[in-house]
Amino acid sequence: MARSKPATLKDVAALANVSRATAARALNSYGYVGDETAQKVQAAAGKLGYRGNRLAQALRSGQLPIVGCILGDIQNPFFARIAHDIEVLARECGYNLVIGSSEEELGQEVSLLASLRSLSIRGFIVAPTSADNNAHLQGLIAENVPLILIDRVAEGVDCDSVVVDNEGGAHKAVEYLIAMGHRRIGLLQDDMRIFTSRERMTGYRTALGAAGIAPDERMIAVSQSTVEHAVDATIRLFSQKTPPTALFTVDSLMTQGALLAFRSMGISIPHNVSLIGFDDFNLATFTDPQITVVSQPVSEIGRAAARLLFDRLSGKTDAPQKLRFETKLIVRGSVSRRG
Amino acid sequence: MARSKPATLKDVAALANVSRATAARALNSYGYVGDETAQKVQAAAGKLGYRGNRLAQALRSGQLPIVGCILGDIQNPFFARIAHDIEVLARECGYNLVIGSSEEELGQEVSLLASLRSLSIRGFIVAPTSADNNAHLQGLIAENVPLILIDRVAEGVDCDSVVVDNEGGAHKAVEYLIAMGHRRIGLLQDDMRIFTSRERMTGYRTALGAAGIAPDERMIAVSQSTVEHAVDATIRLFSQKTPPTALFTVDSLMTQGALLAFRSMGISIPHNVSLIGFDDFNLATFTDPQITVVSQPVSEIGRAAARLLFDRLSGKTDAPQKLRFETKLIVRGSVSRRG
DNA sequence: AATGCGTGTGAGATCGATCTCACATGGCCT
DNA sequence: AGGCCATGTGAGATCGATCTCACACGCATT
Repeated sequence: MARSKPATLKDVAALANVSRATAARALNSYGYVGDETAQKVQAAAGKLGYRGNRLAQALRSGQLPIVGCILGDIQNPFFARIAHDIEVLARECGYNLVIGSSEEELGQEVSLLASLRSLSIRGFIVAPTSADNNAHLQGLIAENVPLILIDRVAEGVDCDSVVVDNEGGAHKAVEYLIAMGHRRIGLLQDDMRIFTSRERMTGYRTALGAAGIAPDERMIAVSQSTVEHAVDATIRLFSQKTPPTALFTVDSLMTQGALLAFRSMGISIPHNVSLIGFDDFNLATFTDPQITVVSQPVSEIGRAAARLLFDRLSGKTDAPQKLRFETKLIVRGSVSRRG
Repeated sequence: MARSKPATLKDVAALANVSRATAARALNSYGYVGDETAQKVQAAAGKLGYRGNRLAQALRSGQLPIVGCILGDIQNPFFARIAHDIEVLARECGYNLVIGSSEEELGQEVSLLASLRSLSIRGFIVAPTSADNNAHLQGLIAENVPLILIDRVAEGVDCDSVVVDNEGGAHKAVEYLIAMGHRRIGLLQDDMRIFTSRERMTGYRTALGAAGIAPDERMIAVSQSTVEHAVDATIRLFSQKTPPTALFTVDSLMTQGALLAFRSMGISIPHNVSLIGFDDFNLATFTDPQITVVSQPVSEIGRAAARLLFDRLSGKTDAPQKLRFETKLIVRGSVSRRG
């Protein structure tokens, strides 16, 4: 029973005894079509299970109803949530979603983008790996391809973006640690190419500065954003003669790494060390004590980005919107008063 | 400087003073082309930044180098991991990945599949929502579109699949609980339409049967696979006059829900209740005590599925392969001896 | 001289849907 | 009767890449 090839408009037209043009008119309801003819065409289409070839339509119109989404890593629950929300909205708008992981490699991001562009994809949502190096993104803007940046912005790329108040969040966290009597506050951070990493670092520095605490490079560890790397970095940080008394981690994977490292080193929270992580995560309330975090409105980000994108796709041409959501310090039990 | 339209083959041909046919030959290196001509064409293509329109190529060849992936929910870390692994392999093979969430709704799955099919997508990896209702999948097979089922198989759909030993895993878990002296063993399970849910339920039943324990419907709670629903279901289950002394949960989101429910009810693990979850998850080793789980080789599943798919895409036509990975009981501290 | 082959190139068809244009009707008005 | 509009339909062009076919040239063979 299997039709080896899906039915084409030509098949429908033939079955209905009309021309392709008429069939198209009947199916897409535009122009003049006789009632009776329209009926015939509809019937024929139904009988053949005609679906239309989106590829051909896309070639003709120059636009494929697919949006591209390039994120750091779908395994990070933060990005997974965002991807999910984007997909839901895309589906509602009749679009599909192509997802690519940059793995935080600029080269990967560039080639992925090139590959998706050659598909005539209509719009992109990107979490750029690099804050500086972004000719490829500027290229999109120059050719008027809708682009929304999320989680991070990129210098010289003038387009819609959705980020959170990283600096403020980090500032609040460190400020809180200082208020609790900590002076040697460690920072476990991500690669400095990454926008969020920079901003969170800035918040850390300004909070220290405001309290008159001199920055100390020995308090800062850099690691890739994976649990494993974070474990190593934490161990290094806390193997010093005078280790930090508190630690601020810049994302949830790193927070997990820190937790594992502390356990393996026999360091107990909050007695031996205090901990605040950026980005709330499922695990944070399951540990004992629960982890104090800076939370960001994850459920808003993807939806906001998708909405911005679909506004652009439907022709909006306002000045780029730069959304920035607030972050919130959620105090739980991982910070203790000191001295 | 922005070229508003990307360069086409015609542009390249014009600049190189040759016909489109010759330009195509030079760029794709087939047929006869003069050395000098080839050079000219390459140069022209370089100067124009010619990329080729994958849409047009796809229309011509009938095949778009994109694979479609329909999963339950990317937010579930299990699926996120799989999606990630598939994307990596796809990229290596020059494919992109379209992701859709079925949200465990058959209707959603069907319409998503239809929408992707009209893109002439070359192959699909699907975690089918329903074990029975799968005319849409049979349709793919009938039209020879490569399809790989993961995590779940579907009746009457004869194609490659990658699943784990759900029944065996569940059996081992429940057997262990019985060996530890438990007789009233609760089951927190997913919708019965779902293949894994059925198999895990079967393992639960056979283990009880082998120990001569009569099945008791009051020990079984059904919930959707979200943390919130699982909380409610657990509370219901443990609000009975004679609640279970142990609980087996069929996936990691439900295990999390159970943990939250127990906490809110003041039920302590493993003293008041023992717990085993199916699917290992990041949280499991962070709780106190750590959670005993049945683990599945998550990192294998996506890769295996992708490999099977690309084998099919490169023309392999063997009999369908049905891969089934082993599951393993990882004993931690959430089960106590009873009686 | 006639045939053949190896090499190189271009014209045009094709994939499927859509859109413009031209061409039919028929009815209505002046 | 002549003209005009509203309605309905089809032929053909278009999107961009690729592939088949035909053709042309030069050199070698009979």
